[in-house]
Amino acid sequence: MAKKQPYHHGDLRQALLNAALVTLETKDANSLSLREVARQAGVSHTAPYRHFADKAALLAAVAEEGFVEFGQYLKDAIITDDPVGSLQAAGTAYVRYALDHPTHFRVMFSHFPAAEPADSTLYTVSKGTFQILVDIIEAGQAAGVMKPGDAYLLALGRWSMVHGLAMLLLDGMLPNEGDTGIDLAQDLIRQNLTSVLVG
Amino acid sequence: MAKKQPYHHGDLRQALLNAALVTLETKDANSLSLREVARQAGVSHTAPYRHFADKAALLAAVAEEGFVEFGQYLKDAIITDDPVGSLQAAGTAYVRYALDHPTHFRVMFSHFPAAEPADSTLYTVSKGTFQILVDIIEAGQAAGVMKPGDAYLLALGRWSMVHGLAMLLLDGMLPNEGDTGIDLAQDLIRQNLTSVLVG
DNA sequence: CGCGACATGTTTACACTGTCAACACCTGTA
DNA sequence: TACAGGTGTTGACAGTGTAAACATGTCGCG
Repeated sequence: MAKKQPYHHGDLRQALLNAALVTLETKDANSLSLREVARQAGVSHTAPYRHFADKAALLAAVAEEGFVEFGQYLKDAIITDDPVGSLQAAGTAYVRYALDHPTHFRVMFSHFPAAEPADSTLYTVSKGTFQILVDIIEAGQAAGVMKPGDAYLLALGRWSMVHGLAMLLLDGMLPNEGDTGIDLAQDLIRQNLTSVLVG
Repeated sequence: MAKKQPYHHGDLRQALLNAALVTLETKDANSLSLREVARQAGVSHTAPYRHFADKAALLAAVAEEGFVEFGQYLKDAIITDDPVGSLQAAGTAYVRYALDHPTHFRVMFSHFPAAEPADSTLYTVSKGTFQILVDIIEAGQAAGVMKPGDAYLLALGRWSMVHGLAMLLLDGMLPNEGDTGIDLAQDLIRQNLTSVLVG
C-alpha cells in the first residue's frame, strides 16, 4: 500500500505488524488475538479493522513482510561470479533465516493459502524469492559448472531440501542446539550438491 | 421401551477423532472448534474433555493417528532386496501420503510441538517413521549400492527433500493438478539419487 | 478562511469459543 | 446389592472475531 500520513496514531499499520510479531514470539499464530495486538498498540480493539480486513489479513501482511526480509537474506548470499558458492550460501541462508526468524518463517509458510488468491502480493513476493534460486542455477549452467536441464526443476530440488530441513528443525523433529541446525544444513547441502554439479 | 439413546456413547473417543478429521477437511486447525466437533458427534459441548485434556490434545491425537497410517505407507513402499527401489518408492509414498491425506499431514506437521514433551507418544511414533528411511539406506550400504557414511545424515537429506516438496505442494506454492505433484516428486527423487548412490 | 468528505479510531453489541465446576447417570466390581 | 469411578450433561465465565453506529481529526477545495 502506498501513501500514508501521520494521523492519529502515527503509523498504526506498522505498529500493529510489530505488535503482532512480538506476540507471535510467545504465542502461536492461531492463538494470537487481534484484540491483544490492538491492546499492545494502545488502541481500541476494533481499530485494526481500519487497516486489515480480518485476522487472516494481518497474518498475511506479516508473512509478506517476512518474505521481503527473507529475499534479502538470499540475495545477500550471492557471490558474484561463483554460482556454486552462491548456491551453497543461499541454501545456508535459507535455513539461517528460518532459525533467526522462526516466528516470521512459520507465519510465512503455515499460513493457509487456500484463502489467498493466486495474484495476491503474498504470492508475487514469494515467487520472486524462489526466482533467486533459479537465477543462480541458470548462471551456473551458463558458466558450464552445473548440469544442463530444467533450471526450475533443479532449483526446486534444492529449495525442497532446505525448506524441509528448516521445517523439521523448527518443528523440533531434529536436534537444534547451538549451531547444530546450520551445521546440518551445510552437510546436507554439500552432500546434495553432486546432483547439480557437472562431472 | 428399549434403550435407543444410550447414555454412554460407546466409543466417543474415536467418534471425536473422526468428526475432527471431517471438520478439518474444510476448516483449518486453528479455527476448528471443540464444540463443533462435539456437536458433530451428537454429544454435549464438554463431553470431549472426558477423553482429551484440551483442544491441543485432540489435535495431537489426530496427528498420532496420522503418523501410524503414514508409517504404513512407507513400509508398504519397501521392495525386498532392492534398497534403491525402496528408497525411490518410499520418497514417492511420502509425497503421495501428503497429497492423499492433506488434512492429516498438515496436522501432523503444523502442530506446535513446543508444548509436546519429547517423550510423548507423538514423538515416539514420528521418530519411528523416520527410522524406516534410515533402515533402507543402511540396507543399501550393506549391499554396497549406496555411499558409505552416516546413514542418518543421508536419510535426512532425502527426508528433507520430500518433506519440503510435500509442504510446498500442500501450501499451493507449486503446481499440483492431477498427477503433477507425484510426477514432480519422482523427478526430484531421481535427480537427487546421485548423491546417495555409489559410483 | 471555511466546510464538507473521508480516513481513522471508538463504543456497543452479538454470537461464538475454550474451559471450569457442579451435577446426573451408567456400569463393572466387590 | 451397593458403591466407586468413569462417562456425559448443564450452567457459567472470561475472552474472542467481527459488524454497525458513532465520533473525531485531517485534507482538498470553494
